[in-house]
Amino acid sequence: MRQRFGPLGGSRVRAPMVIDLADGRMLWTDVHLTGDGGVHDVERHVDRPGRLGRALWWYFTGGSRVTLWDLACSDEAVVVRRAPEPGAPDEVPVFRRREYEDAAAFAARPRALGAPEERRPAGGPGKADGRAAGGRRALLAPHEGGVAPGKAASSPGPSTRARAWHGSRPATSSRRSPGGPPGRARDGAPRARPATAAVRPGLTPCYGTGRGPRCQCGPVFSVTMLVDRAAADSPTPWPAAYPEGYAVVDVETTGLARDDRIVSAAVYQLDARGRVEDHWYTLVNPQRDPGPVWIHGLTTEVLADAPLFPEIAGELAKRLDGRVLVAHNAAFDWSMLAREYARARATAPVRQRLCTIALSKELRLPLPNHKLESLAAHYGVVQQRAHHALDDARVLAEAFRPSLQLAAEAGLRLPLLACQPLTEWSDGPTAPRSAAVGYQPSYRSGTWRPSRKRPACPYPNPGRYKSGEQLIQGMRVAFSGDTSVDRELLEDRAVEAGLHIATSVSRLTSLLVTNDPGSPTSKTTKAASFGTPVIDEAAFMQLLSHVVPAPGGAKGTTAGG
DNA sequence: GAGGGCCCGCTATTCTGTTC
DNA sequence: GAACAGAATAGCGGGCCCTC
Repeated sequence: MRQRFGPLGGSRVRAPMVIDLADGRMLWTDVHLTGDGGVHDVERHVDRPGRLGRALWWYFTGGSRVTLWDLACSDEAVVVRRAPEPGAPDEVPVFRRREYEDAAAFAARPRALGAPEERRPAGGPGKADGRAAGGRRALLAPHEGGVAPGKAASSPGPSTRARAWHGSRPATSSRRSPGGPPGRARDGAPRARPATAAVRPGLTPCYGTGRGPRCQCGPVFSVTMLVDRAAADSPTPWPAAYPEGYAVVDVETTGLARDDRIVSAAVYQLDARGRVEDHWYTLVNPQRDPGPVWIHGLTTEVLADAPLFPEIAGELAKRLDGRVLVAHNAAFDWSMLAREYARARATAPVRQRLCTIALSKELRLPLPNHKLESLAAHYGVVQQRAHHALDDARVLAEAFRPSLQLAAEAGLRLPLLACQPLTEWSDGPTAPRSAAVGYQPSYRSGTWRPSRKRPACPYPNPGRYKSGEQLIQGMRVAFSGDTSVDRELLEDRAVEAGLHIATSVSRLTSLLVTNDPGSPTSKTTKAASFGTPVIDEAAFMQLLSHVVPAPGGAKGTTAGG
């Protein structure tokens, strides 16, 4: 593929690529970076094609179409609110791509006119291109090098640029990506394509030029395009019941137990269709040993100056508010967040969560296992630093988007689970006991935890709970989903009252306790099919205070004995 | 290691068919 | 109808997955 485009001519991008259309994978790309003879100089710019190729790989294999905007925003972007005028003391905000920031997230920042990394005088190369914007808001997306205004004067006409854009994409394709083939929408209609402001008034003109901070060579290329809003609004019918936004979350912790703490957290905010809107990352001082440093790499020294969780709870809450929490094995991340918020005497504004493992199972993805790395590999998403919260969240966000698209196309009901804030919990390991049968050591030497193995219930099963009546000793009770009282505390109280805790639901189960009876878990599904009575946690807590003694007493004993 | 959900294998129970 | 054997079904719980 070779492209030539720009508002004023002269400028150009040549991006040869080898793309496997059947698999939707970009196999190879190179960028012609020099503007002095048309000779590839890969060696000199070896880091640039590699980085660009990696960004394109993520974006392309993630189910999205590679746009010129993605090319342009690969590393740096400049935003001007109006076209620079000669002599005007304008300055332009410069956005630089951050470490671990994907192309889509980076592209979103200058669009949203967020805080730039730098402000630069607007008198450099690019003013001529700026004038071409005709006084409209424009986005400049410079790469290394710039374009001389003189060259820019010999611009090809709009129709030429339109043809160049056509040439950037296959006319027809057998590629099956979640978003459909790159050249056409799923309904067969040609996808909207960017054009210059002169051709497509009403669209936001985006053009690029400039000189990158590391540039050592002469003028190279600039990129011109428009925000392809029509393409962004995919024609795929979208289920009305789907959430309006998602927060892809990953936390690193000091361990897995109830008393373990968060040491870092990352959030990628996605819109209704899974497109990245923003992202955020922070370290957290756990006020204790950092736990498995060999996993997350965060030492006591690194975390010493990090904020405490209560100090970041508000910002994190803003990132989560009104969105469905998405995580890989979401129960883990949510339980850690819920406990941290409970310790901080606050509540996480999360009402629902979505586990990407459950979603993968719903989609029947052909994965060897359900680890994050397998899901990432399935979509061709490259992990840079496994167990770095920001990179894990990015990887998951990239992998979640095509999964969401597949689910939408299939009209799948998303496996959403209700999130219950924690109001009562036990913190800290159980007091040390002797290493008797039933107690097992944790991975940290010196602490002991009680086994969850409980003795058999001494009372026979009196049958199912009847609505409006009381619980009877021996009834088999199963729990499903979040409870505001720590699950283990709840189960302990049930056992003390003479109830039997069942780990699964069968026809003999007396009662299912869940705060989310509509959730698609196996227990609620089985309870529905068996006609098992279902009550919520609050009702159960009330019933628990008046459990009727078993009619015949304990098994193997005489009544009253 | 903890913990919730899920899967699968073992065991118990029920059903069916056969024989007396 | 009783007794038995074999097949079918149901229930339970151990172990696995996945996160740090």
